Amino acid sequence: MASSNKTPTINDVARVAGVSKKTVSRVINRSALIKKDTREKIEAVIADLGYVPNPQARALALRRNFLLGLLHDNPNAQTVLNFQEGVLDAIRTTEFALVVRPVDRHSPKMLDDIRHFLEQQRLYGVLILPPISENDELAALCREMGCGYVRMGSAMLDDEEHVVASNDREMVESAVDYLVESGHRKIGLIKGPEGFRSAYERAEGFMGAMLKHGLEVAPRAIAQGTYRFDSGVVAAGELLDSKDRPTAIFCSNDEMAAGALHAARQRDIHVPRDLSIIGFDDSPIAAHIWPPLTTVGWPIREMGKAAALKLVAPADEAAQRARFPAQLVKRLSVARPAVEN
Amino acid sequence: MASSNKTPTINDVARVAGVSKKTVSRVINRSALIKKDTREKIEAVIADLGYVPNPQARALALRRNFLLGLLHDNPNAQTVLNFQEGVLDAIRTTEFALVVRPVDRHSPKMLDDIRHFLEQQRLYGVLILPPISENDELAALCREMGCGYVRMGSAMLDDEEHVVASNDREMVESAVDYLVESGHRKIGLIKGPEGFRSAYERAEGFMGAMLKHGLEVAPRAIAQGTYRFDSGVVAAGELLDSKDRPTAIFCSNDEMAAGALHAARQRDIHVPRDLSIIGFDDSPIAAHIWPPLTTVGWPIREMGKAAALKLVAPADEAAQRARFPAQLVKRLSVARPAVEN
DNA sequence: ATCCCTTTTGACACCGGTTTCCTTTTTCGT
DNA sequence: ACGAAAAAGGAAACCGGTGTCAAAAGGGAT
Repeated sequence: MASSNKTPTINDVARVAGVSKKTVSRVINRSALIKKDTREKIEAVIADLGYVPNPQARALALRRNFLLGLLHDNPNAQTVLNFQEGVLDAIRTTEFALVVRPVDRHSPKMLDDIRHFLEQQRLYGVLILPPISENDELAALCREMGCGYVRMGSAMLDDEEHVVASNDREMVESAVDYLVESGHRKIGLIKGPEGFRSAYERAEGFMGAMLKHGLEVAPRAIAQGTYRFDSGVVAAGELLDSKDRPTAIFCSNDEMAAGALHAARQRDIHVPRDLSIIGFDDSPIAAHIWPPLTTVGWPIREMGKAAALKLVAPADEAAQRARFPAQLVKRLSVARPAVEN
Repeated sequence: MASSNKTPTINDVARVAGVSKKTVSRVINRSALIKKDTREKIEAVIADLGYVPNPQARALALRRNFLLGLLHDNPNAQTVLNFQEGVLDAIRTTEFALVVRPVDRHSPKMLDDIRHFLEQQRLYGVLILPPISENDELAALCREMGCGYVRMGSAMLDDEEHVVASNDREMVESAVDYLVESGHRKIGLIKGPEGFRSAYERAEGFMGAMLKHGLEVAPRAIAQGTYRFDSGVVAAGELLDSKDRPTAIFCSNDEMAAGALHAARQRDIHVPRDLSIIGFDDSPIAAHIWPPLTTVGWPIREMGKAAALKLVAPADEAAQRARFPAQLVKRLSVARPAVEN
């Protein structure tokens, strides 16, 4: 017959049910203006035919689509993937889908590329992961193009409806508190790269905490890193080779902390006996190196879910949250320092 | 005016250019049947108005869309992300977009979920990552639904047009060759989980290579793992605590190799002096632990690109490739064993 | 200049939904 | 039982593209 081996359309449903397509449309969209009998009859036909509305046709008629975009340029694969999982938690039972788009932060054409992408795909909204989430021009572009957006970040970069943020600064403070409680006084810092908001927040948090405890931070107790493993090796090397070396190092992410561990090992400095290390991110590597790293973890999956809900169901209670406290994850890379100081 | 602040449509272009929309459509689709003058005039108008075709409308009219799906349930985030990058390499300049869909391999409803996803989104094709790429029912589902698909795997699971595969078996052989060349005779194996094709291939490759070299594999030289870090710790523990312990261990992935390193450290067995370890995957952790792991890496990004091209540009030369040789990455976790054996 | 063939262009229906607006049916008060 | 208001359902247009097919324009050959 006409509708035998093709996927059924709304017309097929209408014909079989003996109603107009508009009535079927009402059923699909849960319109209240429909008699219970009619609704049930049509629902039966829908189930029978295995009808699923065509999202492209819906998108065209509604002048909006059901695609969320994920923009990222992330050094940390696990973060991206966890976030994706969170987004899917939010949209799995809806008709939305998630489109991913890795971007090149270093390309001068980045904004043009993204503009073209948004124009072409006409996304319902985009989710932006750090570090490019910190780019205000990008947010402005989204607004200009009428594209919804939510930025993930380590600070409140924007209005609550456009942000899911951790509280990096406070969390670094509590990490430093923990080191101080453990008896450390000479604490070094490996900073993240210039221009990264998270790096800034973490460094500020560190300085603030040290000040709070009345501890001095010598310039030679601060080293610059790039968030990459190798930079951690180098930066920790500087710290460890300086005279009056620190008994603990706070690293602005786990990769660099792993690098610091590496540098310590090269120098036969035992962690945690002779040196305590704290990382940030609670990435998988933190648990898989020896000693397992004490670090600060954020609820990325939850943040992904909330971010998606902010776009697709802003009224939902879970969509109201903009702040997501991180947590200190205590493992084995911190110990009380030798008594000599 | 009519078209002032809304995004322009094909009608706007047609009106401004003074031609019919069909003619504009021809220009967009690079039809040859069009006079050069007309084409240039229309292209100018398109550029002037900043017109971009609406992909939803195109999808509706063409009865196909421009969405590729990525199905995965992957323990290894970096693999997924690298593959995504590869896919984007292939589609970045096209109108295609990539939709991701993490799935739950352990759910009994997995196939139904995927069916619903495919029905709902009507994807042009899907890319399937291991381990679920090994599920033949899933491939059958794709065929049944007329959805293109390409499976990534560690063996030729399907026809060339539906697969991008590494040659795990051969690569494990060459890893074993390398250990034997380095003087090892007692080599242990940590297997991946039952039911994973890659685990099977790697184990087979191992046994084949040992046979080739005339080396015996005692049952107690084989331990079962799950591809997870913890299982590596346990499995390596068994191997190392057995009498007549191996001087080298081949681990079926890097996570377990990191676990094995862990187990060695707990027992004060020095790697690589007293024990050599080889992993598989060349995941980031391999380079970030100490000692850096000798491992087998596969060109995942290239595979992602080829997989995408198989769907969107099957005639492209790069889309013809189905086999992607992996490579032994020599780092520091393998050494000549102490002479005693 | 005419005719025929090829190239270029346009009119109109259609893809599968939604919206607007109008008609029919039902419900209910009196 | 009657009329009015409310509820339910339908016809036709529309969203922004593409396919079909016929018409118009161009180009030689006669």
